[in-house]
Amino acid sequence: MFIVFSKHKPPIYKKEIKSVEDFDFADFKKRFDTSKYSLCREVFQTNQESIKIKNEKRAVENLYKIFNAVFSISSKKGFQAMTMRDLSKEANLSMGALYAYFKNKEDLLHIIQNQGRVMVKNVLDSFEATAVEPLQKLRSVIKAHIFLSEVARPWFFFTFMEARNLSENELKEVREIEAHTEKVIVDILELGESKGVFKKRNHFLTASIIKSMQQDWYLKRWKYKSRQINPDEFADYVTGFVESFVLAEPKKIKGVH
Amino acid sequence: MFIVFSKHKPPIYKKEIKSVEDFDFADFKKRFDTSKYSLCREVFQTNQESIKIKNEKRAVENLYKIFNAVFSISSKKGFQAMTMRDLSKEANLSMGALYAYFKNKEDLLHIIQNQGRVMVKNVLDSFEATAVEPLQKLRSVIKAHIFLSEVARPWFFFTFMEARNLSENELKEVREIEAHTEKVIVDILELGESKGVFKKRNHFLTASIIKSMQQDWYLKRWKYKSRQINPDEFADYVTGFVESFVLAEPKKIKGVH
DNA sequence: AAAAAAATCGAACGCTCGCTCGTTTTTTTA
DNA sequence: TAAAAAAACGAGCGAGCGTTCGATTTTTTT
Repeated sequence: MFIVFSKHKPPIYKKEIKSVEDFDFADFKKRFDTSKYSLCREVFQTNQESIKIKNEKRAVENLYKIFNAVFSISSKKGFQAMTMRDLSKEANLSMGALYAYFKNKEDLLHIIQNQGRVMVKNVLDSFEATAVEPLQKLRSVIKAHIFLSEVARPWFFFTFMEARNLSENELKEVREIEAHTEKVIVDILELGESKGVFKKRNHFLTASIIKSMQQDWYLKRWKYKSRQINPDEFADYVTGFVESFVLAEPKKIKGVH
Repeated sequence: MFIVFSKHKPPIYKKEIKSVEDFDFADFKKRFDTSKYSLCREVFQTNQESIKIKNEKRAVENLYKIFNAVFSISSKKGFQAMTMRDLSKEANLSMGALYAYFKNKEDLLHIIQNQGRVMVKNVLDSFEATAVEPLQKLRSVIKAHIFLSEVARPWFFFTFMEARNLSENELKEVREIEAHTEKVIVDILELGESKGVFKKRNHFLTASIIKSMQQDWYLKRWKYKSRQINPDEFADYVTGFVESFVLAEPKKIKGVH
């Protein structure tokens, strides 16, 4: 359920993936530590000075319970409307115990938001670097984003919906990382255009549209689930859609369904 | 700023638009009553029995102040986090005066949500019916949705972000209208496929992707504004993007940039 | 197994919330 | 312009909020 890309220990390639350019959802999960506790362990290590619990195993388990409870409650009513009594009940921890893991309600919000941002940036940057050719780079980034939002969907959903509650400083960071991921796509499109692989387009608009598709996957997940669309199908459809627009030659390309 | 499509009085075509199939943002604004008070007048007429103010002009003006205040505050911190004191200050009305316009805070939310839904359904259905050919139908619906979300952006943003706070019954209505607008697109795509104008595709996924692009326009408006993209440019880009994917022949179509 | 340390508990506190209602101001009526 | 009706006012109410902290339980150490 969770993904981690620690700054303490660099990411571990658990198995060699079939091909650098062409990976599916199963490959993606193999490539990263997707243990449900790994993101919580990250949080524990990052916020060790403010968390009052010494025992790592215990702390990580409770953080997991707390975050899951936060995601569950605030997906229904929003973070602001969630009371600490709601959270205490859902996480099976007393009020006092909760406050051993964060300073206050606002702090809890920031911890989750920050961890979410760090994770997204690290994973996407890593995937952009794997491919060399523009088309493969584009596919890598699109797929990585979709697959990542699949394994860490609650984090993505929460980060998007609760961004409003952030301070001006943190909002700036959110906008920066958004601009960053958009720039990654724009750069790929420009590279492709200069190589004659992609058409001359408004790359900013193309990148925006690509991002909006990826976003839909975690914002309207119930819709895709009810139609039984899996991450691979969706990713292939999106890449096919995008390629029909950006590719210089309209002839069929291998791997496009 | 607001659009109305009254159920009391049918929509008035204020001027003939150039062509039924090919309209731009200016045409769209001419076609509907976009007076900033019109949606508020709708609300007044719909909720006349619960609103304690008799004078229509006065009521409509205050409803406008109230809704604008709600949009302004809750776009920053969310509806739940908005206090009635916040609202009273921003709308320049006392606590007591506010409660002459709605029964309670929850009621205020429902009034806005319901009006937003009615407006969207009426406008989109009307635009789907204007064109005959699949390609023109598709363009009409895409443009109408984008242009509508442009003139009534606060309503769209609010409706999306605060949908979580709705009751199970109302959530069902939200899902129904979402499925409805998606079905409008799917039907067009199927019609086009049967006529040989469009390629054989997964129409559900195509419709979803189209909706996600439209959604991005009002969810991430600041991004497009900072790049000085106007509604016509965006709508043309989206239709071009979609057409490159769905059109049976890859040859250039007039009107696509 | 006793002592020390760590973790958890939940009643209680001060504060702010949504909302009411007797009063005042503004507008309409005659 | 005086009386009546409509609208707006805002201090005050009880409920429920986030947060604290001394007491209690659990775990670790010796």
